[in-house]
Amino acid sequence: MKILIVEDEQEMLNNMRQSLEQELYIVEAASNFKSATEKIGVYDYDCILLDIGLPDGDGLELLKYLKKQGKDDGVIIVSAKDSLDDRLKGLDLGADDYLPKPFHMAELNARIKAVLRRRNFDGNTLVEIGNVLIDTESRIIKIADEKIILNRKEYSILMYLIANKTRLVTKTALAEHVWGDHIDQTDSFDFIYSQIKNLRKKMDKATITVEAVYGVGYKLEVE
Amino acid sequence: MKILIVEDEQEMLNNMRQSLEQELYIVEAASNFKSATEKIGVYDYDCILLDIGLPDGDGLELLKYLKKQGKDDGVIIVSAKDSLDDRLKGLDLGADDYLPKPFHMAELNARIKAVLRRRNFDGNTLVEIGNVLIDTESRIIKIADEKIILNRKEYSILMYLIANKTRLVTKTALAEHVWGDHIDQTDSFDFIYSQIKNLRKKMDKATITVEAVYGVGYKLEVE
DNA sequence: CTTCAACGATCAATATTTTCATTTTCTTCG
DNA sequence: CGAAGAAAATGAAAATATTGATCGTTGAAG
Repeated sequence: MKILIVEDEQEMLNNMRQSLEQELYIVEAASNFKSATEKIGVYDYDCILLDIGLPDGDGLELLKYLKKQGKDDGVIIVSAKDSLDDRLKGLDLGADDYLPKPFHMAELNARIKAVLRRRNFDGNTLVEIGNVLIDTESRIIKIADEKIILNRKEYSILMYLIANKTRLVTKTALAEHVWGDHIDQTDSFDFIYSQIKNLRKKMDKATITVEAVYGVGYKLEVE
Repeated sequence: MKILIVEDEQEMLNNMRQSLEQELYIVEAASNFKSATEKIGVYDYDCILLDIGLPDGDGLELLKYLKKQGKDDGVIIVSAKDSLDDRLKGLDLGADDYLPKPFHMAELNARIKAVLRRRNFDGNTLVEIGNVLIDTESRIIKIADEKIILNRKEYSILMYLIANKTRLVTKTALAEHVWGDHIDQTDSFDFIYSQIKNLRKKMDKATITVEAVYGVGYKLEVE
């Protein structure tokens, strides 16, 4: 999960970054309008946290730009101004949520989760990718109409790869997300290889495949 | 929830134990200074009921020892002497409450509850996590607005996991905390598995799940 | 006092997850 | 291109976890 923080106050930025990295998001930051536009132009983010009051431009302009480009990154407006008017303007321009400062990090996390959930799974429990259909409620997976059963780890890996769709997932990120933060960095990644092998075997009829990226991690390939 | 009674009068001890076990606490006891120090050194308690007048040492010394060790168990001083001076001394040394003898068991229960609440859940009688709502007063659990009933062990396990939220709980710690000090290290953990299974079944509609960490223990997963 | 249901422990059969030894694949560099 | 070394894949074994069945206890209801 990749998040862009657009925020000019350094301290605020650091707080947010730290909190989000704790939650295992990949965090990038832009501290002004120009840098934000560049990043957005080049990368896709799952969620953009957008401060309205930037030194060199209006955050709302960025939002307009996003939509004009047809990007559909999630956007949460973070603003010191909490006038109803601003709020409405932001949501009108297609923001997903509006969070007035000051706020608790827990609140931010909750909003982000909500946005990610809405976007990744359209609010419903069915996820379809290639010929793979997943009911996230019952954890039932169908490949070409045939039901297959994944165990906990396999399911968790698959969902993480899907959440990051075409993006590259490092082995460290995968380990942290699926196994937790107690894993030893000096460990070998044998346990990942093993699970990936089983997952692949169960998914051999699928049009999506788990591809290794040598020296880095894995990546979902569609078709 | 685990409570240590430090008390030398056998009858008093039995009364307290019975009353507390009725309230579904895990109760352990020490009848002298030495035994109390040992227990405190080895285990963590949610609350310690400390009699001041011990045959082989001053209860207040125990309190000092606790603080020096950096332990933050809750402490309620139970004493026959009700001089203002003693009371102040005790609270000064970091006790959470002071209960003069004689007292009604109901009074003791109320004080314990207050201490536990203050320490574990910031004074809130309601604990909310994911779609799970717990009234620690009545031990009623609601999952997605549906009432469910947990028995003693299940409740105890859940609360311990929640108290440790995202942190990892080893099986030994869990056993020690929920079952008390009579567990044998050479034992299998079958009795834990059994309870975890039941707890999971009752919580299958919850957005929080109990995840096993291979070879170590369990961990609460939110969402 | 008896009966019955819930509780909690134990055991055995399965299933999952990790580990290990080995083989294969990939990248680099001469 | 071809060899060497690093990374990844594989198969099988070992370790651990899950589950369902069973059974003695306990406590509540009648």
